[in-house]
Formats: sequence, C-alpha cells, structure tokens
Amino acid sequence: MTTPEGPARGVTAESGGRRRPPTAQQFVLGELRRAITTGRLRPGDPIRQEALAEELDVSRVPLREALKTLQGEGLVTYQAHRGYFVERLSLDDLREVYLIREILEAEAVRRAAGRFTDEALREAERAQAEVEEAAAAGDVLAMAAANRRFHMTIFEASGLPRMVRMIRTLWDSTDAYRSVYYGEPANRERVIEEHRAALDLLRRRDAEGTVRALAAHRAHAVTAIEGVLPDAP
Amino acid sequence: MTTPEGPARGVTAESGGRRRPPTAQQFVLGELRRAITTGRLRPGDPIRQEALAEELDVSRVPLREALKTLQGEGLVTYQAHRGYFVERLSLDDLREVYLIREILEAEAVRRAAGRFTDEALREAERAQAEVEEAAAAGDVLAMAAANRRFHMTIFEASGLPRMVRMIRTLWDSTDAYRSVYYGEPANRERVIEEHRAALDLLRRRDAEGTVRALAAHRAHAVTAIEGVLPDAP
DNA sequence: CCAATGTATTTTGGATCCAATATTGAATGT
DNA sequence: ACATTCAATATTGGATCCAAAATACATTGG
Repeated sequence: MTTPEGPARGVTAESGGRRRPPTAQQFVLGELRRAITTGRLRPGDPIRQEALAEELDVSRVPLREALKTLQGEGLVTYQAHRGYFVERLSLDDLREVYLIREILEAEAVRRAAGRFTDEALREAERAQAEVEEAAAAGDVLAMAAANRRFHMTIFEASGLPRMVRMIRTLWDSTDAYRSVYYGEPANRERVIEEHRAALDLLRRRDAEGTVRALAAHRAHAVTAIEGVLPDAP
Repeated sequence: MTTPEGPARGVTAESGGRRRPPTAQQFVLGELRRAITTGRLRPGDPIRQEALAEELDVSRVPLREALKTLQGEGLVTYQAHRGYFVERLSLDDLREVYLIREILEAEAVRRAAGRFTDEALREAERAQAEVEEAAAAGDVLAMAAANRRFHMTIFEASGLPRMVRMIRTLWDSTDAYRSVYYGEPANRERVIEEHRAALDLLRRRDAEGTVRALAAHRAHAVTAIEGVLPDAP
C-alpha cells in the first residue's frame, strides 16, 4: 500500500541543494508547498501526518504547524479530528481568486506606478531578464519564479505591505495551475512581450496604462488556465 | 501543576457560558482573539507560551497551533527562536486595512445586492434588530458582534466565499480598535441609522446605492477611529 | 443478504520531556 | 568605566508517548 521504501525519498528528495531553513517547520512548509504545487500531493488528498513526517524525517509537531500555516493560506483545509486535506480548487474558486487578484492588483499597480523609483525599475528589469533567460532555457519552474519576482517587485512599490501579502497568498493558492500555463511555448512568448510592454509604461509612470496592460496580461493567463483546468480538477 | 483535574475547566471560567470548542487549539484560538481584541494582550507584547498555556490550562502544543493561525491572520508576528509578538498596528496599517476593505467590500456588496434573497434579507434584518437591542442596552461587545453578523450576512450573499474569508480576516485584525468606536453613544446612533438606510437600499436591490451607503458608513468609522488611535497604539 | 452493533485499528489531538537557541548577567581584562 | 567573553537562565523548537476520536471491520440478529 504505502511506500515499501523507508526513509526519505519522494517529497524530500528534490531539494535541489537549497540551504535548509533554521527550523523544521519552515523546512516542512517549503517542502509541502512544493509537493502541492508540483502535484505530488493532489487536490482532495488527505494528508497523513505520520507517513509524511517520517518521509521528511521530522516529527509530527513541526509538520502540524506548517499545515496550520497552509490552512491560513487556503492551500489545505482542516477538519477537527479528521485532519488536513489538500484544497480542491474548483473552476469557480479559480475564477474567484483571479477576480480578487484583479481588484487588489489594480489598486497596487496604480499606486506603485505613481511612486516607482529607479531602483525598483532596475529590480523589475532584472527580474524580467531572468524571465527571458529561463524562457530561452525552457526552464518552466525558474520562469515561474522569476515571473513572480517581476510582479511582486511592482506590487511592493505600492507601499502597501499588507496588500502585497494578500496578493502573494492568492498567488500561492494557484501556483499549481499557473505552472501549466508556462508549459506552452506560445504562452511563454506572450508573457515576455506583455512584461516588456508593462515595463515601458512603468518607465513613463503611466499608471492607468500599466494597470490596463497587466489586467490584460492576467486575463490571458486565466482564460488559458480555465481551458486546461477540467482535465486536472 | 498541571491538571490532576480531569476534563478541562481552569481559566475557561470566563467564557460567558459559550460551548467549548471540540479541540483545545480552537478553544485557545478564541481566547487569544479575545485577549488581543480586549487589550489584555497589548500590541508589541511578547507572548510567553509557558505562562499563557498554564493560564489557559492547556499544553504549549495547541497554543502554538493557535498562534500559527493568528500569524496567518496578521494578529501576531513570529520570529524563529524568539517567539510570537502581538502585532502592533500603526496608523498607516490601519488605513491600509480599511483601504483593502473598501476595495473588497465594494465588490462583495455590489454582487450581493444583485442576488439578495428574501432569506438573506430576513437574516440581515434579524442581525440589525440585535444591533439595536444591544445598543439600547449599552452592551458594546454584543453590539460589535451583532454588527459583524449584519455585515457578514450581506457579504456572504455575494457568493464569493474566499472574498468573505479575507474580509473577515481584515475585520479580525482591527477588532480592538473598532470596539472603541462603539463606546461613543453618538456613534451607536449613527450606526443604526446607516444600517437602516442600507437595508432600505437592499430591499430595492439598489446595488450602487448600497455600495455607496456602506462606503460612507465605513468612512465614518475609520475617521472616528483614526481620531482616537494615537492614544492607544 | 442487509442492517445494526460492537470491537479493533488507524489517525489525530495533546501532554510531557529533552534539545537547541537566545537572553541575561556576572566576571575579567584593558 | 567600558567593552568583551563566558557561564547561567529563560524560552522556544522538536521528539516521544499517551489519550481521544474517527474509521474500518467483523459479528450478530433480522
């Protein structure tokens, strides 16, 4: 039934040589995020604490604290005495997340554009360079990460830290689906073009233009994702 | 030391006759929320787990899980190996929370108004009756609770559960300040009037009117709270 | 055969104990 | 007197163990 294999393969294995966080709960948190976004833990799956803890080579205590964090972010649900389950995102849920993003990000971008510093601009350009590099190399994961940095750099310029935190959480909750989007070469091309356009508008401090550009950018992503979602609910 | 006593009593005492939740972490979560919103735990305070756990007559394990939840909601902050601290809301933070609420609630109300059922209307009217009762009795805590039910009933009619969850979290994070608002009799009167106006508009399914009315309602609260905040940061 | 009931097993919830880290305070040297 | 180092203490982080609840399973009666 369960992996006849003993200690640590599956989830643990692919840590790619990153430095391990200072506490086990933070380490587990990262591993869980990856497990969920890469689909290793699938939507609807119950999370068996004992097995997972053993696999990650920690006790259940830090695992449970990490799960509480994920619960707060909406990546897992919790029922008392029954445990945690990987959240199942319906099409409606996905649309709702994007609706909320639409609303919050519009405001964040609007504010950011008005007060965009040269430093922030350079930071965004650097992120964009990484996006293009990763795209050229066909590295989907790296591209998703760089793409995130690109957008977050812009949001952070809004000077609204709580808003940024909420947006980040919303991104987290749909990570799994977004990576699908980057799988398509055509989408990768489009992302690059749209980012360049947004950067141009930011250089001119054109707030409304940037808002519109990024809204369109987002809309493209969501329609593309909606298309493939029924296959992997 | 620890309970030679069997099933849990202890500091539970002051729960005003509410039914105790099925798990200790949920119980602790409620107690912590109250402690923070009533000012028993003050902004900036470090949270000493051992002492608090003993006071609540639980071990540190469920306490820490509850703290993780609060961290996700932004009511406490966390530093590895240093522990949890009650979040300190600056004036800017407060304004940001209200800005985000403004944006999200406008959308929620807009959608809710269009699809407001008679059942939802009755529910809102019931909540409003409780608000008026509590106001008449001068029971600030009960009024805050009923007020919350009134607004949440409306938000929930939007059919956007995630959005409602986020709004609820935003309310949580400023509970402490809002109760101050209800302390003033004049404010209590105004709240009642404004709620009645909103209900009228809802009965006519006037979406934009309701949005405007509730936006004004919110604006009154925030300016009033801003006025008193410097005293209790 | 099916439903209901009681029992065994699994799984989560929580308490206690120990380890790791941070903080405090005293002693020491300059 | 001041800064620095090192020991003592307090506090958090985590592992293990036990209790409580839920689930799975078998048994019995209809």
